[in-house]
Amino acid sequence: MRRTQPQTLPSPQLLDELSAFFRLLSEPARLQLLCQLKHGGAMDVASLIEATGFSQSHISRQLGQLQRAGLVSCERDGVRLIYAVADPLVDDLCNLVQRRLKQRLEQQLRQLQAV
Amino acid sequence: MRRTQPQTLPSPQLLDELSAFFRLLSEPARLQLLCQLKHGGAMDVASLIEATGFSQSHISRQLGQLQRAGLVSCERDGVRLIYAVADPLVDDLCNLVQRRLKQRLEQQLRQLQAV
DNA sequence: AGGGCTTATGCCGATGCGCGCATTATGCAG
DNA sequence: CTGCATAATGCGCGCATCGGCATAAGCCCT
Repeated sequence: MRRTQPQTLPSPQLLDELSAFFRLLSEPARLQLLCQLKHGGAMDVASLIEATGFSQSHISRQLGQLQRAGLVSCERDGVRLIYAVADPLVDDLCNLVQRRLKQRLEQQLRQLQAV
Repeated sequence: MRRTQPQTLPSPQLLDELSAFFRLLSEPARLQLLCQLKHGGAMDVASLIEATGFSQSHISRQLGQLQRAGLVSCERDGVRLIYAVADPLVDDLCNLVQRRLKQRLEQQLRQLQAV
């Protein structure tokens, strides 16, 4: 019947790693890049520049962060780098959060109508 | 056979809301507060101060942010405010990410041993 | 090797935010 | 009404990071 069983507190180190991961997703630019990659499959940097309007250096940096975290992978095609989403987890997380945002708005709407 | 079906890109507004949500979890202090609340059930601010070592003002601010996002709820007990986790989503997200971090480390370990 | 690509990196200003101190606001007891 | 406790807020410092510009580094072609 216990809805939230007692559990040990996460170690400070785990806390840092979790928050570092969420921080990666806390930047609209990075999230946008991930969504573009999911939408377009595998894309090179030029396409990402055109799709997002960001500068080349900015995109390079953000992709670097995402790659170090293993969220995107890249392979060479001659001089170009082709990036792609490497982990479906981000999409799952976004869907969960989006569903939650929607539910929350619907609830607020009902409360307004209940007046 | 399509592993990632084509989908419409999220609007800039949704992108901002998603990233804002993840930003809430991108701070170790907030994550720690959420974990403490999950661990202790419902706690007042004094207990949180003792458990985390943060200043009263800091905790008040962080709880305010979490409450505005609907992640924690609070009720009065006389002059004290008792906070509690209001949404199991955060715990789910953390578990997903934690599992992923673990898998990633195991994979890196295997790659080292394969040498 | 040299020139023309594409990507990564040093630098820097602007911005945001964590976080404590001091103060104010809010509820309770006398 | 006056203290007394607790929680919220104004203020300020410090630090991290975003994001563009300029430059360096890496790859391909002749």
